[in-house]
Amino acid sequence: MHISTKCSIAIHCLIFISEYGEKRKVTSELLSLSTGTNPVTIRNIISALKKEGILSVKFGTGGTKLNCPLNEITLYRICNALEPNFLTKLIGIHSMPSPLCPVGKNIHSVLNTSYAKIHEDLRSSLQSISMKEIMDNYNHL
Amino acid sequence: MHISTKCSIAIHCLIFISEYGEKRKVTSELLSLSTGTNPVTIRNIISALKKEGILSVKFGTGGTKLNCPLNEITLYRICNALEPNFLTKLIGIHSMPSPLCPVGKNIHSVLNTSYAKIHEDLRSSLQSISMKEIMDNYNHL
DNA sequence: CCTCCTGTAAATTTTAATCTTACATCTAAT
DNA sequence: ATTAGATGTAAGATTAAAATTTACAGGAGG
Repeated sequence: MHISTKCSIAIHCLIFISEYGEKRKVTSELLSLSTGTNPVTIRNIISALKKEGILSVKFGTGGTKLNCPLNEITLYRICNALEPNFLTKLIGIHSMPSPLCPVGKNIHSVLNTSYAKIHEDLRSSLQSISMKEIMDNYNHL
Repeated sequence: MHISTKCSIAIHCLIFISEYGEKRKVTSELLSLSTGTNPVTIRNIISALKKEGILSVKFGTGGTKLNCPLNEITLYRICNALEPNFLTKLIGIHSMPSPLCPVGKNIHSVLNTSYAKIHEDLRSSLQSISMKEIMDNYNHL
C-alpha cells in the first residue's frame, strides 16, 4: 500500500489553513477549489486530521483552524492520521507462498524482520519534517 | 505509488536461487510454485533482475543463477530494477491544484522539496539492507 | 425557519495491479 | 533434425483499490 495523494492534499490544506484560517472562514468548498479535489475527499481528510487533534472545525457554520503549533505537526503524524499503520502497509507481501517449500514457509518471518528496519527509518524521516519547515519553505519561495 | 509485492516476491526468488541455484535447475515454474504467484509475473520479475545484472538466466533450457555477491544486492537495487524511479512515485501528488490560488500555484514546488529529503532517507535505508543480511536472517531462523 | 456548512454512507466511475492466454524462439537431449 | 521443456513478451481479461459523485441527516447563526 502506498502513501497516497491524500498526504499531499492534507499538506496543501494545512498550508492554506495556516495562511488563511485566522483571517477568513476556510470551508471544505474553498479547499476543494484550491486543491482541485472534490469536497467529500477534503472533508474526509479534514475529519481525520481533526481526530488527531491537528486542527478543529467549527461545526454547523463551518471554518477550520489549526489546533497546535506547526512544529508539532509532523509528516508522520499526518500520514498516520490519514491511514493508521500505514507503515506496515508500505511494502506489499505476497500472501500465498507455499508452506511445503522451506523458503515459502519462512519468507513472511524473514521479510518482516528486514522490513521492520525500513519502517523505523522511514518513520524517523517522516518525523523529522513538520509543517514548520514546510511553511518556512513556502514563505521563502 | 507504493512499493509493490513484486519486491517481496523478488526477495523470495533470490533466497530460493541463492539456496538452490547451484544444486538444481530453478525455473520460473518452480519459483511460481514456491511463491504462489503465476509464472508470467515471475518471469517479468526475473527479467528485470537480469537486466540489472543481479542474476543470469539460461535461455532455452532454463535455470537461474546469481550473478554477483550477496552483499552487492541491496534492496534499493532490487526495487529500482523492478520499477525505475520508484522513489519519485512513492508519495502521490494531486495533479490539479488551482493555479489561481497562491497555495495551489506553489504546492508542487513545496512538496517536491520536502519529499526529496524523504526519498534520500529511504534510499539509504534500502541501500543498507542487502541479500547478505537477509540470507543470514534466513539461515539463523 | 432558512441558508450554509459538516459528517457520513452508498453507489458509481476511474485507475492501477495482477493474472491468464497465447505464441515466437531458444537449447539440449534423444 | 525433431522434440520437449524453457524463456521472453504482448494483449486481453480479471480483480482490487482509489477517487468521485450523489444523497441526505444534522448543527449554527442570522
